[in-house]
Amino acid sequence: MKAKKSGDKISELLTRGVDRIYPSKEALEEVLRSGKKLRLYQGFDPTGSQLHIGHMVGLRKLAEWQKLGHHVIFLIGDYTAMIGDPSGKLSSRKVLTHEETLANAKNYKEQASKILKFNGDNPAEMLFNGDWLGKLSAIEFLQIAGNLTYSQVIERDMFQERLKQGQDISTSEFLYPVMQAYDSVAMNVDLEVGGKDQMFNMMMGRKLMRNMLKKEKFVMTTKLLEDKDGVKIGKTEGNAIALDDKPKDLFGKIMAFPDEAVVQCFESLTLIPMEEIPNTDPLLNKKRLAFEIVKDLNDEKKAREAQEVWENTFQKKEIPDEMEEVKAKAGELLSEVLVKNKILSSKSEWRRLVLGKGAHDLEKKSAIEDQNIKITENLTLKIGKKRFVKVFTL
RNA sequence: GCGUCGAUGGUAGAGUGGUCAAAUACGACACGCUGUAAACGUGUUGCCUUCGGGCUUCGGGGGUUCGAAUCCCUCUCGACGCACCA
Repeated sequence: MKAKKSGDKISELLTRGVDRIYPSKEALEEVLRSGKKLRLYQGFDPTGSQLHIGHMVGLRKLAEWQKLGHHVIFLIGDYTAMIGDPSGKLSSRKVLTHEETLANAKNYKEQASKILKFNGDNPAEMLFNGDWLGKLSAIEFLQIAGNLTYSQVIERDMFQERLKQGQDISTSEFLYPVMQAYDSVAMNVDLEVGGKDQMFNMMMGRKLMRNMLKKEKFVMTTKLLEDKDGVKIGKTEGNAIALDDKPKDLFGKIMAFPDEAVVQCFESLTLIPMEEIPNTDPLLNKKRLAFEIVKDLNDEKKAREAQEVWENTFQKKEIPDEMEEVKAKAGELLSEVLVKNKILSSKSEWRRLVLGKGAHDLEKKSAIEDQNIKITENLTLKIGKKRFVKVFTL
């Protein structure tokens, strides 16, 4: 599965960041070598309002297809997101209303456009699956579902897992793959791109297309960004890496990636040629990665600035120029001011930080010992290892 | 409809009248070490506090008790079994 010669765009398209291709890489390659232009898509369920680094993998791949002249559809799953893909193991996802999913998707195009072009020569097309799923009658839906069998759907790992554990599967979850599968039919695509974890749903689309349209849909799965334990990167609770994060935050968050993931990130998230992907000094490599990603999502200047801020703050331990600022009256309790300004969520959190020497007065260059310290003059604080706050007295 | 079991903190999962703000694990946060990250070690992990303690939590409501996550009633939701229907 190594790229043949550099410069062969088709080989790169078929291998870089790619997990598998169905029915086979060779079959797809043959079609592409014939010069045929394909109609393809990837679906994004707007369960949240921001696209994150995981979405970027797919966007990169779509952009690559686009560059080679294929017609790319950026599909918003405004309807499918209401049910939720039952990919989370146990609990069913919270059900969203259509208003919520549309609101979530509001800025998707803008965020995606950092990677995928919606204007110019061969613009990507944005579609909403509510446009067809919303028009289906119950009978029509069941007729569609009739093209797939119970055993085909229930075969899914996750369903099997749940059954084994005596967990339940709601009928809506059970039918989710049918909805997603129908997207392929409604758009009459030639190929679908998606994360490896979407393989099952995409294969359902393949089966449905074969049955309803007598057409073979190709499926391309992309590798996931995982650490060595198989935990998805950049998706920790409340800490997801959004594509529209501020450059220096983005830089910092990437620097917090596990070292082992860096090569994979280069492959899946950047345009650096495969043979140039560095694999020597982990720190330098990761900085390069962070730089590239920030650059591509913003611009080179911002990337350089972000890198500088990061180096100064975390390597040279300098006090950053820019930091959060709060105003307070002299005599106020510092803890109260921080909670009031939502720097901290509670005074207990402050107490813990002080007890654990996690709060520093940068003017005095010492940890704060007294949790009940009152504000008497301007203060510069370091809270934890990455939060800096300036307190001004009025 | 009947019956049985179940619902505990971010998650998983102990606890079955006081010693329970609730074991343990994971996660999260902080500190130390350090090249970012990790690994490793330590500490913290409901809220408030004059640091004595106080207050609110174990699906919802009500009750028994000096005292309830723990017992009783009821409601909601779920699993399983039976019945009904076919």
